[in-house]
Amino acid sequence: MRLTTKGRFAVTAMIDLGLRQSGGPVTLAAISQRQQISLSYLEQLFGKLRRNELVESTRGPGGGYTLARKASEITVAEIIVSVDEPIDATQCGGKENCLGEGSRCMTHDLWATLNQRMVDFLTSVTLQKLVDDQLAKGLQVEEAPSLKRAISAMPVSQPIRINAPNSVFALGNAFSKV
Amino acid sequence: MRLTTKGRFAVTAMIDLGLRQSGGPVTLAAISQRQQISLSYLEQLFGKLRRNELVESTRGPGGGYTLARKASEITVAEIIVSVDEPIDATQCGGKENCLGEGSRCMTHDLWATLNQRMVDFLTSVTLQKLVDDQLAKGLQVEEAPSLKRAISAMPVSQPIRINAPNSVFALGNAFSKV
DNA sequence: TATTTATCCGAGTAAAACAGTAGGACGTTG
DNA sequence: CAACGTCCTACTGTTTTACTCGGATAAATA
Repeated sequence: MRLTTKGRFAVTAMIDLGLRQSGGPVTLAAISQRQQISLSYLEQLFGKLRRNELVESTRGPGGGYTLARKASEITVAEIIVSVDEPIDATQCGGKENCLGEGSRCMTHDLWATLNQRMVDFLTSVTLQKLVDDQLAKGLQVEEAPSLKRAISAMPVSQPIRINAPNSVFALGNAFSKV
Repeated sequence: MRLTTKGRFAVTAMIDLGLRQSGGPVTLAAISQRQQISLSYLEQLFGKLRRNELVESTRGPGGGYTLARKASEITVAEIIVSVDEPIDATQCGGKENCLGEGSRCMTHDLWATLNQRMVDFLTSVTLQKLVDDQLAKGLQVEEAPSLKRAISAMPVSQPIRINAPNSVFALGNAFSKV
């Protein structure tokens, strides 16, 4: 169980998805802007999340990602293991840094136990809980219109610059330096 | 709290020290051979352990390291923090990856809690416990004579090759590739 | 005092992991 | 068919990790 910003980003993005998927598939472009995570990087992460069957994708216009299961049935441990390929904290398994042949290295049990504690804790936290925490903190899930509706509701005097992707729902200086 | 092989090496070396310090200061060269950790690397680690007042050093012949406190008063958490400078698992503290100014990032509490659990666990494990575990496993702490006594007890027909440092207490192919 | 022992210290370095980019292919919708 | 949005591979710059090297300093012994 490795803990890097990759895992943090994945959990953050999944919370964002959990908060907004009621309105249909959520695009990575939208998550990218709200959470200040680069689109390409999100694509990598969601590729892994999809292959681990935590999310489902819909391609084409109006597409995006939805949770593959109820948020209450997705644990933080699953999300992290999906993106940070599972490397346990012991990293010996009898191979390296061990004294004898039959004998485990001196700290094997220590790291194995620590690893199990971490997994237990992260398994006990569901995505639903994190989503609820955000709602409890008074987070405003703004009515996120689909691009289709956004376009039809847009005044004609304010043209959409299609080839400037990050300008449509701009939230300040996105991508300045994540 | 970062978990790398550096922290594992430090804990392993401290167990070795705890097992043998009853016979006086233990040299890093001896630990290096028993635990298959390079001497230079051990010097770095013990420099930090000393500055964090977990061990004390004696220079010169017959010197080496001893524990600065009783093994029962040294925790694994202290050892790890000493060598892997303390970086908490949250790594945001309101700085990065946070949405608003006043609001914490969405996963802050999650990582802070996980970090605390890890610290709690590693604080609950003392060096004495790990030493006892090794003794319980039937580890043989061979009577490790000081170099001085070793020399005077050595038969004259078996000269000591002083400039071949790893040959005196050789335990096989040390330093093959750690 | 010279030699040996051993800690002390800083700089340097190869390799891996991390974090992110780039560029395009593929499927869907209107 | 054009726009959208996922999908996929490969590449790149930076940081961290896990060391090594060369020497300085201090203590004990001959």
